[in-house]
Amino acid sequence: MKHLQTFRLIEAVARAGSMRRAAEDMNITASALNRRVRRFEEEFGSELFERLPGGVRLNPAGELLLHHYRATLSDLARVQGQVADLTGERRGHVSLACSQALLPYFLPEQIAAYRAEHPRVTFGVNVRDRAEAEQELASYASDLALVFEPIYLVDFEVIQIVPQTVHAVMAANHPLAQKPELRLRDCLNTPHIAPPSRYGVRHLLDFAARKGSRQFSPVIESESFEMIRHYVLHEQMIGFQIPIGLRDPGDGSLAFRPIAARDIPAGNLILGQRRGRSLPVASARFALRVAAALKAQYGPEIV
Amino acid sequence: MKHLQTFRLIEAVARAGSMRRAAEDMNITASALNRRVRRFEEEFGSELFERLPGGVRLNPAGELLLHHYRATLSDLARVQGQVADLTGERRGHVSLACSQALLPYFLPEQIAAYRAEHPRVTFGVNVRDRAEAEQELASYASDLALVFEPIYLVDFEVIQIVPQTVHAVMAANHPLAQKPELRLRDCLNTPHIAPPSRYGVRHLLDFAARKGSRQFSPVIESESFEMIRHYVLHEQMIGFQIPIGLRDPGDGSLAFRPIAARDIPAGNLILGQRRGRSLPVASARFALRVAAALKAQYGPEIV
DNA sequence: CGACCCGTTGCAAAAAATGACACACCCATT
DNA sequence: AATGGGTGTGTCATTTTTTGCAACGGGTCG
Repeated sequence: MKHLQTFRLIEAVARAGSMRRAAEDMNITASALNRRVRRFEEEFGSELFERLPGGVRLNPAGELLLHHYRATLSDLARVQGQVADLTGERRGHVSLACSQALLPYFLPEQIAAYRAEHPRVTFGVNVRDRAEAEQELASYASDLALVFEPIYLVDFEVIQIVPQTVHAVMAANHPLAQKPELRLRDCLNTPHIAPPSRYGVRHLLDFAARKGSRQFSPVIESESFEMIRHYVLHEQMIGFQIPIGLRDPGDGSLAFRPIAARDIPAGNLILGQRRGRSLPVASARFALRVAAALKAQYGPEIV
Repeated sequence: MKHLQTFRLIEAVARAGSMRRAAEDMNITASALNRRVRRFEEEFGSELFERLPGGVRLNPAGELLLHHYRATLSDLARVQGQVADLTGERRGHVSLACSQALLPYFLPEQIAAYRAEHPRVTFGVNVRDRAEAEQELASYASDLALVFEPIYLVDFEVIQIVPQTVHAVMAANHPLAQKPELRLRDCLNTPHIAPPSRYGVRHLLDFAARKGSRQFSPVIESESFEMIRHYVLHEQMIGFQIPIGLRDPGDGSLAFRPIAARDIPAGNLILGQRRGRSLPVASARFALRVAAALKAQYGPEIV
């Protein structure tokens, strides 16, 4: 949308921290960029940047304006979605931030099913930890977030919430695979591999261990759940994951067992959006679908 | 704001129903206007108007876009207000739609008091009946509405609500002025003057009369509460008004008496805004002040 | 001090928007 | 059937706006 060009430039300047660099990014000269910014500031009635030796930085007024721009952009996208809807085109774009556990099975299935119905809808999937995901929503960088055990929950509007019991993941021949359910002490007494503490699963493990005056000390710490899942096949070790990220590979190599709820309470997997925002049509419908799928597969009550 | 010029033009076309007329209104030629509209439609990806012989009319896409424009405009005004706030200027504009009863005493006092603190804030006061007031909010024509007995209440967010008992207004020498409280039948059996049925007071009177199998039939019907208040001094007749619009003139000429609550239940005077909208700073603060004043003067609980 | 990067400004060239006019169309009078 | 007034929309010269280039002044760092 051409009429927002000035805003795009302002955002670029804010991001680059320098007019000349931003000018290069946007493929115009620094003088043209500078004049546009100055002219807008004059019209707007207030400067948007602090001019420092060495560059510029947004001032509070600039922050507010940029926020307005993002909100406008998001609303415009919603309108365009609605218009596409009534011309029957059904195009659109869905962007979401999610935890890693959703990547192997759940999201691919959901997205594929949705795209089978609406082939012209495109997707952007960003993997984020729990804190980042909420940041994404706040800045309108993502329409939806699907995260395990989010932290802040301000400006975060819950669409669907399902419980997820932490499971231990191990090779099928691991001794603990004999038991139908593991106790926390089983896990702590055997070598384990886990993600860093900014992830929800680890957070629950740490918390539970502290409660039992024990300490959770993984031999290997990795951000990648895929790495964890594969590593337990190479060394007698247990990893951790939530059910939505687990499925039997079919070759009998992997086993996973729930950890007793009295040791580690079930965590929450939450689908949410920015509070008070009205989503583009495509995102809203996708959210409905995902919410229904979550409820059907993992909902607290059996239907 | 220059970047919204195209939207302004589109709105003008929608209002005028014709490109040529809109062009004249906006002081440009029809060809220039037409090209801007067409270019925007192309960029937007959809036509905004139905082209009819004899003019144009907004299509659904156009309606949606115009709504986006108004929302954007309102959000921008809010941002400018906040910016003015942090530069300490404290400027702004408050627009409100209200019932007539607020005009003689309540609003002038409130506005004057607010302006004493913030002289650079300007006001727009639009007198509207209950249906129109909500329409004003929906179209962003007013920030606030202060109406007696609003009707629809969809997209209407209540900020403060206070009860108002219908009062009879009459000359001090009217026989009924002897009684401390009037019954509905007293009113129906004496000549009366009242506003048309789209006003809240009349609505309550009609409703109460029907419930008692009587009919409310005013000798004079007038939209102007001021007219009603003055007329009862010239002929032995009773008028109706709510307390917030009544104050003893001091010369002992006028009397007002409540009508028994068992005959006519108290109606609601409601201060509200458009649902989900974040108001400009000045409007939000004024709303707070008005809400507090309403509660203090007419709140259900005595403090 | 000189090299470098910063935002900003004057001026001419390029690009975009505009106004005036013409055209095709529809509809109600004539 | 012709006509006149209304509509939206193209064309093209003209005006306005925006841009790129080069230069300037000021700050930091080696």
